[in-house]
Amino acid sequence: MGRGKIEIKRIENSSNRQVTFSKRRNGILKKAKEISVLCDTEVSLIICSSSGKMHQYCSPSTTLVDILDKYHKQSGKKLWDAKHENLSNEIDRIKKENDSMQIKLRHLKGEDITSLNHKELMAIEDALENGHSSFLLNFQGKMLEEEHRYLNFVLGQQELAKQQRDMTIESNVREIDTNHCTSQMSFAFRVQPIQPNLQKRI
Amino acid sequence: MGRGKIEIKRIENSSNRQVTFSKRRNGILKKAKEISVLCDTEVSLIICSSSGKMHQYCSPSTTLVDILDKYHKQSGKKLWDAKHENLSNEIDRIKKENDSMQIKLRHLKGEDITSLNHKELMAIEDALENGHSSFLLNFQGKMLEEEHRYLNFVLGQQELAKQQRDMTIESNVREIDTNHCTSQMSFAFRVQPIQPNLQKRI
DNA sequence: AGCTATTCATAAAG
DNA sequence: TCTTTATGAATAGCT
Repeated sequence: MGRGKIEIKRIENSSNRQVTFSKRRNGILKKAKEISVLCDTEVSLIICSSSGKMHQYCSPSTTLVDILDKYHKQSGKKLWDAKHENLSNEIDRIKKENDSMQIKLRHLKGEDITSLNHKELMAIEDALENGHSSFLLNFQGKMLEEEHRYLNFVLGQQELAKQQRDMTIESNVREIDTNHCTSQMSFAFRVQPIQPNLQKRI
Repeated sequence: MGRGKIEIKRIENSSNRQVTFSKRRNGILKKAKEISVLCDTEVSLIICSSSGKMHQYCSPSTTLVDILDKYHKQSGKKLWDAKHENLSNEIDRIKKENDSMQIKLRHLKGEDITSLNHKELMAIEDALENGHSSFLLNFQGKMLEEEHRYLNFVLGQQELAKQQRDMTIESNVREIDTNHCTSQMSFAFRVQPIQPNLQKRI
């Protein structure tokens, strides 16, 4: 069609190619619109020129995503699914993990155990008891730590008070600050002998 | 082009529409191939017929995914990213849920509790104790049920044995089967008075 | 599914 | 680039 027949192969003359591209691009876009209207079909057309510009037609009443989605379902081909599928798989995996944890939690609450066998029941009982012992142990440790910190603080206060008394008395001595620092730093060591006795308090 | 000009609007006659679709579809696919060859461009064309079939052309030397990817980058528009993003969000949501459950489970195991405050610690202690009581209660119920079933079975066996004895003795009586059935059906009721005593055994 | 009169698209030129 | 124009291609209506 035109002033002569042409062979369908790459047009080597770049400006001719550009002109033909422009004309044919308009032509095909028009055709795409026409078929979508005439035949009530969904059409998606994407054309990338070699210079990098992109031209797109998508029939009204739909979106490119919809068409791609349909295409995807119909053809069963993977499109962007490499990414997509990975995400879906991850979701499935996490959901399973989630469910199993939910079940464990319910079991530890003593719920939903009627369908379990003896071994499973014993496992839960053990878990509850271990959890409790462990909890108490850690709790104890925590309390000890806190008490330790508190005692350190109290001793520190006492030390400070004492030093301030000393300072008032020997206010002419220059190296007070140095003393003060050293004594503060050694609180942790001084308090340690008290620890073993604290265990009885929990 | 054709035996008369046509208006570009939906062809109401369905078979005409189908024929036109078929012809124009071939035409546009041919055009797509031609422009991609002549002008050395990447073209993607997807056509969905109203009957649901799909037809696609994608220039060689590339794939639909590539073109979509390019389109996506060029246009800056979200295509499948909407879905993609939804999936990602869901993953995030589930992961958070997951983490929080993991933490709860660890706490119930008595782990990682050092950073908790007093109130939180008490909550865990309560959960453990409630879980245990609840567990014992349900466990007890389950055991009772099983024992109940077992006793029913034993009584059933006894009843059966007794009846078979009766049957041997009064083998001339015709209505044995009827007796047998009624007595089997009443096992559940007969056994009930025993239940309250079972509670002491757990 | 083929045919053909007709309209359309477009290659080449201006 | 835009317009013109001659020509081949596409296709509407028919069979």
